[in-house]
Amino acid sequence: MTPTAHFAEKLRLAGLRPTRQRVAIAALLLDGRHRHVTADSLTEEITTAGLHVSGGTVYNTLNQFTEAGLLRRVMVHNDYSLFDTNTDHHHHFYEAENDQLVDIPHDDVILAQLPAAPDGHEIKAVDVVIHIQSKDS
Amino acid sequence: MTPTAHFAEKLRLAGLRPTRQRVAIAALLLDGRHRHVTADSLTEEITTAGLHVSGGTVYNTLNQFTEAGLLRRVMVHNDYSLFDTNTDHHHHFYEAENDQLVDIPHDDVILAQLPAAPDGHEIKAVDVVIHIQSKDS
DNA sequence: TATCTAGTTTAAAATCATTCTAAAGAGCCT
DNA sequence: AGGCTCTTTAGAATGATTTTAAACTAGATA
Repeated sequence: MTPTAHFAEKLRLAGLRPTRQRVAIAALLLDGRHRHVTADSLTEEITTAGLHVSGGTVYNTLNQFTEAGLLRRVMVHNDYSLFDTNTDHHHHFYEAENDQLVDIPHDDVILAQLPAAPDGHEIKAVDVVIHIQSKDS
Repeated sequence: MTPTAHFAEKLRLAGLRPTRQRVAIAALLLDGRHRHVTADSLTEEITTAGLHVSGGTVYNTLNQFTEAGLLRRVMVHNDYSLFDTNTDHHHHFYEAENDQLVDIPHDDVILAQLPAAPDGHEIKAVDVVIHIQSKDS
């Protein structure tokens, strides 16, 4: 199977029509490498790859991939959106000073007790963000 | 001590000059009631109280209060900033569908194990956000 | 393979929360 | 009261994200 066919299939399984742009972005983001991207950094990658995708489509694709569970949105500030190519259950360190995000393996955090969800609701996800700072600041 | 003097003193202790606007906002937000506000909802409250504070000052004040530890910023989405008048250590339920935020008492979450902060760093805060959804959606 | 249609992409304009600006105003110290 | 610095103000500017309307394309059908 060609790489393109592989990602096209992945998109189909996620319920997304495999357009040229989506396949190109999937090839960049969904190859198994774990990293954090923004609309801006992704656009840069696309350009570096010698391709072009309009700004609107970059945003749309990021949102659609997230909705489809191919990406995960990380919430640590509200200056711009951050996406994680690692959709496994895991947590994050966040250093505000350098806007630095670092993954924490799932098993390194043990939640011994959680409250029950409010009536009529169920828990969808538990996000733990550990805010850190340099010791000398 | 008059209410105004009380809040003026509170601001002074926090290192903020007690201006008319800051005292007015402190009287609205720092009276001990625990709730979540936005720049918009606060502006509404100010108007309802028969006062007027410019938009820029509302934003500045919210940021300064947060910096001073009088408020806490809650990160659950990046549409606009949310502030919590409860600065005690506690966590949150968040229902995206209705943009609903609910406090979780500190003791209802037990973190039995946390990873060590990366070299040269120390932990400043641990935020737990439990994303929930209606059972029938 | 030619055709059709709904879903997509595009560049550009629009939106909207937030920040910045420069001038007017107000704490607060002497 | 005088003066100096910090604040507030209205309005402009910023910047990420969304929307728009027209051009395009994936995929189904004949």
